[in-house]
Amino acid sequence: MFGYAEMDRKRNTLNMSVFEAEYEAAESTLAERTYIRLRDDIITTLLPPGTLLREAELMKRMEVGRTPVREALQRLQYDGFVVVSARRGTFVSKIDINDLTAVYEARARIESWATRLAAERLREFERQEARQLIDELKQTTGPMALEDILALDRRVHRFIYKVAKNSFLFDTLDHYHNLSLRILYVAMKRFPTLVPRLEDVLHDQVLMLEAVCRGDADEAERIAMAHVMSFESEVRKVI
Amino acid sequence: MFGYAEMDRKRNTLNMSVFEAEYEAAESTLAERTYIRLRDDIITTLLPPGTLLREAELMKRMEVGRTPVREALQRLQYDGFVVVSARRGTFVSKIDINDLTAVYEARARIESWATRLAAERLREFERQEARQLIDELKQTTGPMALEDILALDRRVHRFIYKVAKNSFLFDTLDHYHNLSLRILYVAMKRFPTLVPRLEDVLHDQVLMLEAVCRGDADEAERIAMAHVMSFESEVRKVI
DNA sequence: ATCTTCAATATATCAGCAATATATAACCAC
DNA sequence: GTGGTTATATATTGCTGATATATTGAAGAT
Repeated sequence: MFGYAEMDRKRNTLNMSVFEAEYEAAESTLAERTYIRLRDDIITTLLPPGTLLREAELMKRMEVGRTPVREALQRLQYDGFVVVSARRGTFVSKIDINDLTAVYEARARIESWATRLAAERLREFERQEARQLIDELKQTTGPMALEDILALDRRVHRFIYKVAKNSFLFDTLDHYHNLSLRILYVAMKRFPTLVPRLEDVLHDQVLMLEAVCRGDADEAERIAMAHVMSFESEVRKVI
Repeated sequence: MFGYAEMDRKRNTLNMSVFEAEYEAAESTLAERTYIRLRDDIITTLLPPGTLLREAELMKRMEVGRTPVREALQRLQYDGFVVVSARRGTFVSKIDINDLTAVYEARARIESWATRLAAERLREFERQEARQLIDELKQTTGPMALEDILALDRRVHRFIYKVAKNSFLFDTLDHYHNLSLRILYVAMKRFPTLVPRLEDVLHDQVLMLEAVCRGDADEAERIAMAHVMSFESEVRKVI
């Protein structure tokens, strides 16, 4: 039904560096590893929306038993990445224009607020971390690889979530980040010219981090909102 | 280690009406039913923070096999209601003053925004539903039972979440609602005099729903923020 | 007092069976 | 022959009980 050999080839060329800095703990259990692996494959559309995920196939492919596979699939269900239909099958969830609107609307609002909190709550040692991120962002000139763009973007967002100092908000925003990342991948698959534009978007983040550094909450919030929404409008053009 | 007989007695006297209007689908699987049952017991502090939850005990008590119990516990872990320590034990999570601050801070901000959306997006048939809720709220005079207060409160919030017309936001807010509900129960357990004051808080909602009905987004947002924060300050007094 | 060993106890995983939804084929009425 | 209905086969997840493995805390040796 779908070629695993081809998938493995793709995985190797992509090398998955986008996700290598997973904050998730030790990945100690098989179930956890299986979850992260499947989730990343879904986000990057290696497993496109609508794909049928058979427990038996995944067991063979991932070389684990049924329990880890089942627990991974269930967790993906709660995340909204798969839909489990009892005794019918488990499918990668579809995404439509409404999801695009809803996810980015929520994420823009919540994340911009979190950025305001970050500007208000930044401590000295975090300021140094921010400066380092700013330097890295400024050094990125010329065309970048997709995974580098997204890895850097993710690091900046995670930094903001952390500095906002609200662990529940962190989880909420990280989840919305993953949701919007998949939408972005789906859009890029259909329209590869999207990628270069994302580079420009990265430079917004310099301004945002600088605003956070000088404690300018209003400006930081404004830029964060614009940043998320610019992703949304880029995606909307091609969907 | 902990008395199940006593728990069953308490359950009967409470009769659990707070949660009888669960929006969760048919509760078709054993795992789903087990999850909801455990979650409600944790929220209402029938299973207090720190309680050790043994798979084997829960299997006997709930009269289900290992899989439903495990799946329920895992889902509770993702919700933040239990902490699973591999091969050590599963515990109902503790809550401290930081959780109180973080949960209510996030919920107040996100929910007040959702209330703004509700005011902007209310349709005619929903306006009628709102009017009916307002009537019910106005009819509640005199001392009320705890579960009636919370059931009504929950209906109002769910109504707002629904009218905001963003399914991701709905899930996020429903989760925060459950988190703050447990904090409230923990506080009430230590300080039962909290209950009567909650009644007054209910009447804020009449003003909020009326603001939503006339499309006054600013006022609706303001009241929603004050409503959630008033719960927070009542709880903070006793913790 | 400190380190080591070991038994107890808990979850993590596995393999097999049960239940059910779906598709397919057989059948019947017309 | 054709349309519709029912029986049956198949594929898939749901669930169970047994086994594997890791963690912990205490007993015992040093």
